[in-house]
Amino acid sequence: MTEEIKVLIVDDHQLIREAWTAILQMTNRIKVIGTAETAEEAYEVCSIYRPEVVLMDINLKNSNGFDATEKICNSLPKTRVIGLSLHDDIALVKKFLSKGAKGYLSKNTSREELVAAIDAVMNDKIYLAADIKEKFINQIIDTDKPAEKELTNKEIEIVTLISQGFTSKEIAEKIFISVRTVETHRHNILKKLNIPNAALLSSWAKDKGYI
Amino acid sequence: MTEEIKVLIVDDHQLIREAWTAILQMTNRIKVIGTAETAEEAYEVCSIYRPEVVLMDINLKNSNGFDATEKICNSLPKTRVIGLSLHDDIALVKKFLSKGAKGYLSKNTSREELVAAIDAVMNDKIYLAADIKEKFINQIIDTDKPAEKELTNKEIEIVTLISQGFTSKEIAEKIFISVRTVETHRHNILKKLNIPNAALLSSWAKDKGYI
DNA sequence: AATTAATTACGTATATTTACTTAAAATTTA
DNA sequence: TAAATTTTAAGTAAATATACGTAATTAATT
Repeated sequence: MTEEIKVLIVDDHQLIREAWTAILQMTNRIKVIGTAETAEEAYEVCSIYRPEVVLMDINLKNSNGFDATEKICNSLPKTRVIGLSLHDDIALVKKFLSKGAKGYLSKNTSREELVAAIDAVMNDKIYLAADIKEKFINQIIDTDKPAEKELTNKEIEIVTLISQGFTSKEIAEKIFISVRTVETHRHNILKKLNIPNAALLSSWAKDKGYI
Repeated sequence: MTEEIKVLIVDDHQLIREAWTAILQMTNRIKVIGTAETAEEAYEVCSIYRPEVVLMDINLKNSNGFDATEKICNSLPKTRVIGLSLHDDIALVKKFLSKGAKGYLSKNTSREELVAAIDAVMNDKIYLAADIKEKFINQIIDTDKPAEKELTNKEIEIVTLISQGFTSKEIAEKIFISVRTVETHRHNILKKLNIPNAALLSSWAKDKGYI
């Protein structure tokens, strides 16, 4: 008999951690060696127990799934991280994969697909959920629709602050740049995304998981 | 041996439906008789298979968990609906219970608590998750902090439209009232909630599940 | 070294939001 | 029916946001 695949589950909701564990344990080739609530905890558990696969929720409340993924993939290259998120935004997926993740699943995937993803990354393949793959392809095909313009780091920083209710003046003071510069960024952001105002921008940022 | 408790699971994510099912099946007193993706589907399944307990995610994308709960509780009073949500906002919980729900759980609850909740409602008790109970109590104790002022229906309607990026003028045209009235509502909303602007209001509304 | 992209910043003009007050009409509740 | 609440609306002012154009400096990339 082959060795069991050691999996770590990272999510900030207890019920979800238990649920993921339950459905993975149904496959007896897979062994859930533990769970973690935060990105930091995930990294610590990884460095001690060396799981082969990490199932990581991107939308962690008090910590950053991206940074943790990067850290794990860099220092423990044998660990395959699979992202799991409610947000199926392509830009987010790309960012996550660029951090070294080996797979990405939406919460529309089935149990079978979850197991298939684990098997795939164990064979050193990249696994993307069917619906996300489709989005990637659509983006390539739709040459009419210009690829959704991506925000720069500074722009993302400012979007976050706008969504938190700070005015341009407050943002300027906070990050030590001119009010006029903040206004320029603000204008460029709205233009890039074709969004009319800060209120909708705020909703957009929430949907995309930027905040 | 006693009869199995028949449970219906309602959530718009396949992986979550399978996961809930898996952890409930671990208790052999409980039988998951089916799952539903939308509120409408939930009602239909209820009227045919008459589950004793319905586990309903409040944040359904394309349908309204509140309306479905009301409909189920009114026409099938023997069915106990338990709400399950990432949002642990008291106002939402109250609203949900007022529709006839018998329980409310946050996603921080454990598997044991989930089973305990089902047992409780089967004995015609109301079950609230520990952390939500605590919030209720805190709200009563904190007489200094005035209870978070609740928005009226019109105000909620306008918050939703603001969050969707409509200007006061556009909202006025859309719902056939004066621009000045919309501005009044806008001002009252921000004052009630002590929120400085539409951008943060938008984030707030998302968090509270109003949109 | 040269090109491109990102960040910085200002000018000018208009539109919209936010603050605070007052108050009548409609609706709900006691 | 009386009282309270909600919805409606307007006046006045200041603050902020949005629209576009221009452009220098810095950082990244080829």
